[in-house]
This record gives sequence, C-alpha cells and structure tokens, in this order.
Amino acid sequence: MYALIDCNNFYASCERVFQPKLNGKPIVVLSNNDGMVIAKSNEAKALGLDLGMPYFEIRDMLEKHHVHVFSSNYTLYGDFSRRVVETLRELTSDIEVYSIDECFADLKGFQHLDLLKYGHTMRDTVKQWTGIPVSVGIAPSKTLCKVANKLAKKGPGVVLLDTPEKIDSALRDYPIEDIWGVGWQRARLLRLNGVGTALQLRNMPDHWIRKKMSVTGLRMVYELRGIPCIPLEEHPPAKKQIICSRSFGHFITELKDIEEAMVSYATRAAERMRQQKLVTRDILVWFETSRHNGPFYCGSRVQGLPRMTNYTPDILKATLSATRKIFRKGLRYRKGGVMVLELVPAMTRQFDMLLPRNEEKQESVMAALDKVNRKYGDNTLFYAATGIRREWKMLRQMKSPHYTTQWDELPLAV
DNA sequence: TCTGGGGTCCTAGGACCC
DNA sequence: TCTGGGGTCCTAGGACCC
Repeated sequence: MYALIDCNNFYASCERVFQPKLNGKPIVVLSNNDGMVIAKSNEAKALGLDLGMPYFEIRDMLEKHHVHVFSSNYTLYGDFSRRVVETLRELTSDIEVYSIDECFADLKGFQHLDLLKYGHTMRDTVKQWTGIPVSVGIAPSKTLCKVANKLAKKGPGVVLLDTPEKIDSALRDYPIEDIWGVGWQRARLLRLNGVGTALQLRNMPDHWIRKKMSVTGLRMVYELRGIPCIPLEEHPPAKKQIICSRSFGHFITELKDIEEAMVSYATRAAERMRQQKLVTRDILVWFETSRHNGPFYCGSRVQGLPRMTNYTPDILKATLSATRKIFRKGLRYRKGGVMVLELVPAMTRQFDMLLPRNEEKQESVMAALDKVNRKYGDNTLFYAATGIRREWKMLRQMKSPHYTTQWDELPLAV
C-alpha cells in the first residue's frame, strides 16, 4: 500500500501560518510579476476565482470582495515544504518527494497497523508541527492514492481504499478529467468514445488503451486496477535538463536588453548545474512575442559548446551568440529563457581525443576504451564530441576520425 | 541502378505533471 | 499595458547503415 500526502492549498496555507487572522478569508497568490493567479484558498474558489486568471482582469473583483492578494514567495514555500517532508520522515522512512506540496510514502512496513488511523496520525502531526493542513489518500497504487487523496480533500481528510468494493465505489462517480495522467486531450478522446468515469476507463480493453494512449495510458489503467506500475522513487534521478525562464513583465525591443535578460538566466542555470554537479554540452536559448496580440514569433536556437562544461563564462559566450542569431529587430518580446540539455555528471571525465587520420592513435585509444568497457561491462557510457549528442553503449565500431570520449566513473545500476 | 528488409540514432512534436 | 516556471516521457518519421 502507498500513501499520498498532499498539502491543502499549499501556497495560501503557507501565507496563513504567520497570519492566523486570514483563516476563513479568501486568499490568492500571484505568479512572477503578479501576472496571474497560481494558488487560491477555498474561500477564493467559492468566489469563482481559479488558477490562470490574469490579475489585470480580476483586480476590481478582488478588491470588491476583500480578497487578500500575495505575490509569490518561493523561498517561504520551499522552507515550509522542507518542514513538512522532515515531519513525514519522522513517521515513515520510504518517502518520495513528488513536488513542492506532495509526498508519496510506501507503507509496506505498516500492513499490520490500522492504516486509516495511521493516516490520521500523519495528518495531525504535520498540522501540529508545521501549521500546514494536509490530506492523505491510501491505496494499492499511486494513481489510486491520487483518487483517494482527492476524495479526502472533500471532507474526511483521510481516505483509505483497501478493498475492491471501496475502490469500485470510489471510481464509479470519479470523472476521467480528475485522473492522474488524463489531461484535456485524453479526456476529450475518452469522452468521444463514451468513457466518462474512472470505472469505465478501468474496464476498457488493454489493446484499445495501448493503441490510443500509448504505454503510459496502459500503465495508468493498470494502476487503476490496483496493480502498481509506477514505483516509488526515493532517490530522485539526476536532472536531464535545467530551465531558467521568465516573463519580462514588460515588452523588450532592444537587443542589449534581451542580452541582459538571457545572460542573467544563463548565469542562474549554470549555478544550478554546478550545485547538482552536472555539466552540459548544449544550451537552448529562446524568446518570444505575446501570443495574445499580433503575430506570434518565437526564436530559439540550440548552441553547442566546445566542451562539456558548467563554467559560467563559456555558457555566457554561447548564450550571447545564440541570442544574436535569433533576435529580430522591430518585435516586442515578452518572455524568454535558457535551457541546458544533455546533462551528465560532472565527474564524467575527458578521456582522449582521436586525431584525424591518425590510425595509430585511434588504435591505442580504442584499446583503452575496450579496457574500460571490460571493467564496467555493457553499461559503460561514452559521449562523442561532435555532432552526436546521445549516449550509447561503447561499441568497437565507433571509429570516427574526430571524437572525444568520456564516461561516467561510477558503475551504473542495471 | 534497382530491389528490399532490418536495425540504430536523432529530431520534432505531443501529451502529461505540479 | 498586464496572461507562470518548471519538468518528464513517448511516438512517428527521416537519415543512414549493412
């Protein structure tokens, strides 16, 4: 059995912890630059407020109903998130931190307990220690935990789905739109095929699901049947890409202003790369005009770096070069960002370089590669220097005249 | 030059999540 | 005037090789 512990109206709850007078009052939290609503309290929801509403459209209405408005404060939310996780770790050891306001827990060591009661213990302890209200859903798979949690939020606070009867009754009236893994496209597809509830979806034939919704859809349906297919990830895998992007808050028309913005994003991306001990060979730079008025332009470019690096000056040089290539004079830009891709561990080591047409050197490098390959087995990875971005298993045939090889120093898990 | 099958790698784009 | 900021995974199709 698994549990999903999800904070209620997380950002709004964080703001309320230090201002108890806001209990029972409507609250909204705004995005960066106060662009739009990204969180709301139940009272705000009752007023018809929803995520994604642009601030400028609802400002009068917020004032009229005395809604308390906050600009987002991610430092505060991150801090509360850590406290909630620490509290949960006191209660159970197998925890996956799924997002800033959600944790999954594996309850396999707790089968002898009254799980409903245990769920209430988690809920009460988190509330008492951190001030944040949470809901708990307990079920045989993560997807069913999501269902249980949603039901818990409607009142009981904790919902346990531990028998086929309880699961069936939970799924019977559960709209497909609310299932974890069903977005609006799949919802539309399912509705068009007469599938409206989670129970109907669960009973669809495998081949139909596989054909229409790919293996991810099939996994989801198995999970609804109580067969866990999405494992608990206690140790999050290394990031594959890092994005730093923002709305500018106003229109930018000059190249030098765009360059300034891109340089600051790239600097931050490089910092995060170093924190996570990763290096990159590629960065993607893009910026775009408004989608809401006039023709839409989005310029983007993948810029290769001469070597694997997380060194800020290298990154900035490439960023500026890409920026100049995609900049178009006369447009008004509203948003942009920098993404680093193809991240690999920084301990990946430069091995050697094959020189063009130097057969002797090639042979000696290949011999060394073979040696490494034998040492780490089939899972040893190496990276080609030019043109080819992907990792692949080391093969003797890779005798290209120009490349640099690198590999992960640690043996990889099979 | 044409025929064809099988395989790998890469890219773009779609779909989803919070 | 003003509309978030992160991420992941999967598939189809093209290029290329034997």
